[in-house]
Amino acid sequence: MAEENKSSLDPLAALCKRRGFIYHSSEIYGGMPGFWDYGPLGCELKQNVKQAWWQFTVRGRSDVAGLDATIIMHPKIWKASGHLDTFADPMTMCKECKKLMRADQIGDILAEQKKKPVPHNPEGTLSCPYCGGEMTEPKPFNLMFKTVVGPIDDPSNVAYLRPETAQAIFAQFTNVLATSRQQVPFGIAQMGKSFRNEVTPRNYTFRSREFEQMELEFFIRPDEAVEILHGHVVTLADNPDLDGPVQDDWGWEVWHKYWVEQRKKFLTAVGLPPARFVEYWQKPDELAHYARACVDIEYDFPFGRQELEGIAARSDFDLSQHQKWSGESQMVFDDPLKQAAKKMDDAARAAFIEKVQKDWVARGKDSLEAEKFCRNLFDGKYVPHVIEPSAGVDRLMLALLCEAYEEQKLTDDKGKDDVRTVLHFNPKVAPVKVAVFPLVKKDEASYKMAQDIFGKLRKKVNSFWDESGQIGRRYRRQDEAGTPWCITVDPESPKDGKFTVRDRDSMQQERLSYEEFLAKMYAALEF
RNA sequence: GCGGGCGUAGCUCAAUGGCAGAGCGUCGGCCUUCCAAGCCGAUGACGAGGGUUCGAUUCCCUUCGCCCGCUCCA
Repeated sequence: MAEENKSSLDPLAALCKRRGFIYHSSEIYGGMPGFWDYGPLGCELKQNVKQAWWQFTVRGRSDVAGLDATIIMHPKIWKASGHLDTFADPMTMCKECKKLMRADQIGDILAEQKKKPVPHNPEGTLSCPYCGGEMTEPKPFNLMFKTVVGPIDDPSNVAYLRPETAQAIFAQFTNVLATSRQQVPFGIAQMGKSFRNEVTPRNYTFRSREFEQMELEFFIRPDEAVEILHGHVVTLADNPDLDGPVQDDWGWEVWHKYWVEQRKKFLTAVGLPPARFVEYWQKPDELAHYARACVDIEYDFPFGRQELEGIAARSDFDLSQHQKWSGESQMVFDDPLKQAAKKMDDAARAAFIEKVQKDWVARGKDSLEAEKFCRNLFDGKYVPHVIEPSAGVDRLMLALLCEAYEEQKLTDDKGKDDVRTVLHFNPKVAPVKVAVFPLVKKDEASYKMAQDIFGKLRKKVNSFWDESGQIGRRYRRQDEAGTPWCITVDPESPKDGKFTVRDRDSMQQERLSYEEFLAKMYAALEF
């Protein structure tokens, strides 16, 4: 019974604290629920995860540019994005069974239960869909943190801490477009802190109130523009090659799937085996109204299968919203598109418009808007659509920690049982890459050689020096930190120029020269 | 907010109505030392407040915090 109330994360959480990965925020004052600090090893891990993402998403590609925007932005951004309205959920609680729920979802819950429409009490309050009890007055619960900008604490000065990094990308879209020498299709990536006043933070760092995101907004042409340019639009039915270079005639569906595959490649590269995560394609009725498709990549955490990142096809919703609220055009000019449209005669244009209108009306959109949209396309102008891969740094870190954690039962030469706690991080994200030990402190030549090696290595990668305690103990310390390699320099080393390299996972040892070790290490660290 | 579990050292855990103990860790030192168990020393805790009592870490009350569930979706 007591076991069931324990978190399955407890052993990992204890290690994280003991070794300096994760601490509770403000611990000496009793902590703050939903806020976590990363200690010496944790911040290295975090840096590595972010660096890996940045390399994979931005620097390793020629079609993505970076951005680092502020956390506090003009409050209208959140009006335009919908966060101010949709993030303010009216919460209500049943006075009988104490269930907490969103007032606006009671109807849905009843519908799911196939019950009659929302029964109202005589006083006009709602009844609990579970037990029929009286509900408390719905209270607005805004998930955004409010603050005041400037010296006067006045409602007109209210601003919000961003609940996602994505909106800054949309808000700076035209600036990046003008200065990055990129053309659609291209992406803008950003990493940074976001804040959500979660009702109940839970599951260690999984749902935090302050967390860090890695988001990419990849802007693409609307399918109609691709059609004009290429006379066709490649869809998933065409079996496009998603591993090769990107193609100009891909439609949004293909781009979306392409990014799903890219994200999976990234997760695999930083050490999550594909077998350990699942792709969940949201069903049409689960999609947000602006989304055309959304895939969640979920990981089997010890506390259940949970979302690690999401890849959404958001159409032109965000940029259009900002265009509407700011009054600034968010359209791009696409010269190849204009040139292609020039070749269409009036009949072809009329037929094209008619086709688009039919399609739009079928999707519940306005026919006149469709025509306006087409006329703009003929001028080479449109609001780009967007594919949004959005990942949580802290969630990925937690998944990597869960995945890496192992308590190995070993039996030594003398037949004694021993438990080895080891973090099997992929070397690319391991906080410490290599530890250097002098086997014997008193042997001057080898001690000096160990110091020289350490001095050289620390200029290249995060390295650790340890000369205290017995050698086996030093190895085990590094196992708990997840250090992939330990170098032990012994009295023989100055003579043959080689040292012992001990592998974390296999515990195998081999004698290598400095150059041989460097080659081995770099091979493992490269993306 | 409600229900359940739980608060003893950095971590894991003891004991007790009468000076709070161990292992690991950390720090210093010794040992010619390749897989945590060689030696010496140091470090350090009863979440907070109140009550009962000669005396409370232990019993009672209050409070604070953590964990699990109800909501959240990076």
